[in-house]
Amino acid sequence: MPRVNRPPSDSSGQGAAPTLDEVAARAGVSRATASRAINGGNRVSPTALAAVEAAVSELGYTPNPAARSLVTRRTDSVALVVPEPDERVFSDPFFVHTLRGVNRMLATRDLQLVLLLARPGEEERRLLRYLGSRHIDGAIVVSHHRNDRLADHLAALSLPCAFVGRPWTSADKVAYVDTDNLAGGRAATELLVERGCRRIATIAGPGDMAAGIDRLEGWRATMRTAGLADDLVEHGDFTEVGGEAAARRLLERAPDLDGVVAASDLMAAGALRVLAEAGRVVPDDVAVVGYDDVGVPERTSPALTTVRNPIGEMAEQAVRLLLEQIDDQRGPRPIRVIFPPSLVRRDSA
Amino acid sequence: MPRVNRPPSDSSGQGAAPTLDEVAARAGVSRATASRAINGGNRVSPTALAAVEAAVSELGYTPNPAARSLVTRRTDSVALVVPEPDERVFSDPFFVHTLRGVNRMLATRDLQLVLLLARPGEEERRLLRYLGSRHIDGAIVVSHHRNDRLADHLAALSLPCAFVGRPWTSADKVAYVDTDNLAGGRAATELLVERGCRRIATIAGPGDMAAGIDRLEGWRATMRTAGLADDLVEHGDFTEVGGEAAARRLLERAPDLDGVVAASDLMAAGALRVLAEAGRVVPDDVAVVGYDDVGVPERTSPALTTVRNPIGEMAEQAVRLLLEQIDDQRGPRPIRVIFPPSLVRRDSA
DNA sequence: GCGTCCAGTGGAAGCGCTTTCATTCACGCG
DNA sequence: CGCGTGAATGAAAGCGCTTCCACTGGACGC
Repeated sequence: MPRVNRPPSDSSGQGAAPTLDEVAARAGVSRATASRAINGGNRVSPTALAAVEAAVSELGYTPNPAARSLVTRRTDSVALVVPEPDERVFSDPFFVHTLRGVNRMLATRDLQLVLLLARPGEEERRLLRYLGSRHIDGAIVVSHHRNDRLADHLAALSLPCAFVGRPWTSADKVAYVDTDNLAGGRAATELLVERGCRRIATIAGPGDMAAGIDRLEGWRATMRTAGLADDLVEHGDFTEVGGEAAARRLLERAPDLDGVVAASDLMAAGALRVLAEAGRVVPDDVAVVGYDDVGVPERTSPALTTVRNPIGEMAEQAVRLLLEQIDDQRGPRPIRVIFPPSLVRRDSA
Repeated sequence: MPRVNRPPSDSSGQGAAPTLDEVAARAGVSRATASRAINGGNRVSPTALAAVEAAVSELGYTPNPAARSLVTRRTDSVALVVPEPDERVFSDPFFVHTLRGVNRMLATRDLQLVLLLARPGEEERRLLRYLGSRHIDGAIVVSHHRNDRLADHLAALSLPCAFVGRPWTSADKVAYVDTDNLAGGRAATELLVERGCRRIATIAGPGDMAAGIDRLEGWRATMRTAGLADDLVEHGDFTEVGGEAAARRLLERAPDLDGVVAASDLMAAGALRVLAEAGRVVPDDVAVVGYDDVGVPERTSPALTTVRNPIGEMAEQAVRLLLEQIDDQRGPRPIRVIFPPSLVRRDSA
């Protein structure tokens, strides 16, 4: 049982917050003028503007967001929807950097970020109810799986939204940013082929995420083109532990493998470790390529050659797409922005 | 350059959302009765209640949160403040589980979670401005460092809040939950002492976080009591990589060490790996104890003996403390709840 | 010199809701 | 039968803000 310790309440109420009326009175103008002065100062004389500004700072005035949003019909906050609140999401550098990018971008426009974690099921209903209720101006959705119908619902709601990563359904109805995972998978694999690898395996992502599937497809296409066997596939869950396990299975299946294309840096890091344990020298015995290039690759040994996703830019762009839809109130539009991945060569391949 | 693809807008505006007036009209009652029916149904006849409920579901009515909060002076959303938006925060299982616990707890009360990431500096001003502006009903703060004055500011704002982890300053003015890290550090160390270890090192947390310092102090106190040298201290940053580095330094400084107390499971996991590389057998050559017991310990090899923090309960309790303060509007009160840690024995010690 | 224009301003409406207050009505009791 | 009681209800008063609209007065064109 926890110890509880409860001193007497102080109850030093700060008094009521100042209202626009008080600001106007103090500045010697009408409430209308004060309002205009505060919102950009259009159609306000320099004198009045200065007076209002002075009053605002003297009173420590902050507009009441509820009152404002009641009339403007905007809430100045957007939701970040994460339909999958495992630790996995948070330990995934990809997600973390997306979150930070989104947050940074929103901050520049003084928008707030409402975090919506929801497992499928009952929570999803709650989520949809919330999204439908004018609580927020729009939504950014990340890390969605095959079986979630979020995109359908959002499209039906006609709520401005932007997906990070191509949605499974309604991809033609909602806006999204993505990278060309097919091209990325191809680039990684081609690097190994050109390097002379012949027995190239892949540690693919989960089969229910678009990114995983596309990268795998890129690998497969390249292997076929090069006339190589495309049987060496093991799936991981994008984590380091998953990568280790997959690498072990691969080594067992094909002791002669000389290349590994991993669908995430974390999985590649796991593979590096397993390869080292098995006494293989990277990249001489086995060349390894990761995916994402955020945080992880510099810290592995050897440093990981990887496919770079411009995560920051993607997050920024997603926010931009969202804001565009919010601003033109012609409603949601299925704009789409695909970023090209790029190969970053380090030491593992 | 990204490819951009912009089909023509569909512009299928859903029309205006229904208002309480329409619900009332349809149900054949006054707006006042409709409102009462929706908010708990007190003082409303069963007939009227049923009529309103029917109207609500036929119309798909959702109350406008802005209008509601304008009059109730509540926003039904609370902020989760993270003054340190490194990847570190997110990759730390402690933080992730706190987030999930808080989220779950808030969901039961239909409260929304506004995520506020803020690095010290300019962003902190923005943060404080936001917190001061009736945007949210209260705040939960996690992972605060020595030099951030958040607690002071929040206390001054007299905004209901609850810290997860004892704040550095104003600890007597704000509510917080914490675990007894001193006791935890002691318990971990005592276990090793009783086991017969004599050359016990510690991988401490960062020197600017209360949890890190207290756990170190617990280790130190126990070492002294046992008449053992307390010189074997290396600091890590709570991450696996940090733990590896610290473990290497320790092995170099004291090749004869036979016990390691780590201030986090992640760091302990790093240490396990380094020890294995160095050919030490855990727990026979070196016994290792971690800290937190969330997610990590079962996956290491050998399974990690650790000090368990009741993270879920702490998060719950933090929310409870917060809600208590929000509900009694006597204002913030410095309630404090300290959870006892407990030892979880597995295989590493 | 007169009409025109426009920047600057304030009055007032109203966003959608909760809540007070007065009113109504049915009921039970002395 | 009169009256107090209490449950159910609706009218109306805002909550704090933005914005439409009407108005003013000075600058300006003719």
